[in-house]
Amino acid sequence: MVMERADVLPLLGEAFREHGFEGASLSVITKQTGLGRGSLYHFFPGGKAEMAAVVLEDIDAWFEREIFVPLRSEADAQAAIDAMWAAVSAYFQSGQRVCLVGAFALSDTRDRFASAVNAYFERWIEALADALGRLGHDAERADAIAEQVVAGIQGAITLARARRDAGLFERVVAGLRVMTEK
Amino acid sequence: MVMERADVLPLLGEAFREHGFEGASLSVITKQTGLGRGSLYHFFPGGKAEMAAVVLEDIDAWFEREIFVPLRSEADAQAAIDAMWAAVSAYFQSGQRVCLVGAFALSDTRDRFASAVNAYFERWIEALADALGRLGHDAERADAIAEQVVAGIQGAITLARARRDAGLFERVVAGLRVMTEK
DNA sequence: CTTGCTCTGTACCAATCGTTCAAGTATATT
DNA sequence: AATATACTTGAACGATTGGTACAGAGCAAG
Repeated sequence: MVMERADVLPLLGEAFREHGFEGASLSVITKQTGLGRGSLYHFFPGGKAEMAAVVLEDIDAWFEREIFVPLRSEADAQAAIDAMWAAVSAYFQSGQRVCLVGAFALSDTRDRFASAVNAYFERWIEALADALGRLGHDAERADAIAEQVVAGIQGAITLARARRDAGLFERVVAGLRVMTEK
Repeated sequence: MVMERADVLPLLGEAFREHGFEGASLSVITKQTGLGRGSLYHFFPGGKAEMAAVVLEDIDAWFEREIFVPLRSEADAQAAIDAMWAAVSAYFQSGQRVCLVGAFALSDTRDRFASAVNAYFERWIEALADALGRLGHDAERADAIAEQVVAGIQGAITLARARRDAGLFERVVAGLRVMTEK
């Protein structure tokens, strides 16, 4: 079986999610990906920093394609928002799976990937505000709700992990969801 | 000047906040505290793990004394809630300062300090729900709001740090605050 | 079979990791 | 002043870190 760079990204992502950038040592990464050091440095000559950067790009591209684009351009804004909620619950596995971007934001790893981290949240908020605007909210209110909601999702992940309580995630998300209904 | 163990805790806390548990190496800690390795191991024979545990206890005690107790027992529930919001903005410096407990929750450091991490959020939510109950909300609604609010605070910190935007923190917190007013 | 290329395991590097400790200086008690 | 205790220092330990070098495995094309 031929291993491509793209195949490793999800495994790399999980390693960084579980251990953070510092905590994900190369021996952890080799174990989690099943690839030796030689293969890893063949695919990512830039080392750990490149691995994390490419993983961030990959995550960003997924959200852009699956969530942000529909939020911005789907004719039925409410349908796009509903799809967002479904994708969020599935992607973060009811808060049992960490948001890598959010986790990076809280450590000093943020400084290494500042622009990627900022852009991810900036575009999420803007795309959601766009959809909320098409739903009938005035621009100012749409921005406020979007910030509130995206922040709430991150907080729900933090709390659900802290308390190991997937139900908590779903309850908080349900509360946020009513803010995005006309 | 005599250095006591209690004097080191705030400095230790900042080191862990900025770098995380893994990232806060002994050389970082010695630099940040001004104490040599010997002194650190004199105060904390258990090493880094004990340092972090004691810092968590210290933070927990501060929240218990300054926020949770008033929320539970202050006669004027609304005044206790108002005081919480003031304390939150000051303590987290409008989101420029990370919540150490939340940051630990997102990495695998959580497993090391699982009970402390869980207890901190559990008691925050319960104390806030108690105050909301005395404000007139029924128990179920009070629990829901408390979860929403505590999650929202954590999310506001994440987003404010990700986007380096203190205003974002204050806007999100203002939105949460209206949920805690009668 | 030969050539050329991508991929991989092993050994190795200097640097840093958390921890220990003997020796030292302060401070308190008598 | 003498003694005991509290604190500090900095060197050194073995283990592990991220990263490099490189020879060979696997495979396709000629």
